[in-house]
Amino acid sequence: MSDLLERLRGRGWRMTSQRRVVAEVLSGDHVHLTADEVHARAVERLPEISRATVYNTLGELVTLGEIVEVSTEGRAKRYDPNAHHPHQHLVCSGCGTIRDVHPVGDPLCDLPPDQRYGFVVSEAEVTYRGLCPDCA
Amino acid sequence: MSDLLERLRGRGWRMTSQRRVVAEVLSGDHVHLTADEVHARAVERLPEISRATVYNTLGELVTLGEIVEVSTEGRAKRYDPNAHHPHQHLVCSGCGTIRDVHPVGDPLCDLPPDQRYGFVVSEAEVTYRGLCPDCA
DNA sequence: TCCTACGATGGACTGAGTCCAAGTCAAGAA
DNA sequence: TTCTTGACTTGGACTCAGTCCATCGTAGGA
Repeated sequence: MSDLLERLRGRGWRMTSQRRVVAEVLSGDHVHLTADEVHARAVERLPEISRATVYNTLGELVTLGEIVEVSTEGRAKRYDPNAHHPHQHLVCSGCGTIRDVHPVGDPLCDLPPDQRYGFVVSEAEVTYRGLCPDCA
Repeated sequence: MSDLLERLRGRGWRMTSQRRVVAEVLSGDHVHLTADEVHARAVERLPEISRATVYNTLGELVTLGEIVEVSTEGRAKRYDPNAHHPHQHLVCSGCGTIRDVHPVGDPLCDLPPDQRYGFVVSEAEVTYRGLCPDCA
């Protein structure tokens, strides 16, 4: 994720301590935090950071394609930094745990032309649901 | 959808005018209304019906498996009465139109055992995205 | 070092959804 | 038919996630 900071600088981003902290919080695999969770972790490193800044930064990162929004069961959106490696999600119906998974094949191919209703279909998002080992 | 009322009565539901109206609003194919839209349409038929009742009734219908929640881009959940015929959704990234679609094959089969991390996977929800004929 | 436009702040605001105490009424009993 | 009662409805207050905006601060170029 440290190369993220490089990429952002390359895109003309002014590098502030707030943006650095948000980018640091969003590092690692299988990280799927809500905006408030990102804020809570950011506050540990930079106590003055505001919620609005976290929302702004997350929104900008989504626009740049550096992270993706994951809409799950709960009310709050989650943010997935693993945007450069296409993947799907496996969600536990019990505790809400999310794992990144890589199914075989391309789900787009499963939608026959007569089921496309004239749409230009560009993307298929798959959410697998079940129970994790702890909840099962 | 009128047999829905029968099924609900069979389950011991007290049949009130409010519940009847909510069930009537949620009839037909390709209906994907938000709670507020359901409320707006219900008010046309029963001006005194409250938002709380609409939320309660929708929640109960979801619990009974008579309708399903569809979480889309927007903030508000949508409700899909087509719960007894398994299907997936095709969403227009432009205008938000939703169509029910029936892909071939079972997406559950595309998730190999080594990608299940010990989960008992029971369900796969696929959202296809693209542009509808009007937006393309 | 100075400037300034970009970014941060925090408080008010919105929209979706939940909660709750009080009132209403569907449907079974008499 | 009327009575009874507990399930259902109501509306207003509340919560939670997210947005907006006027003002202040500062990164980084001159």
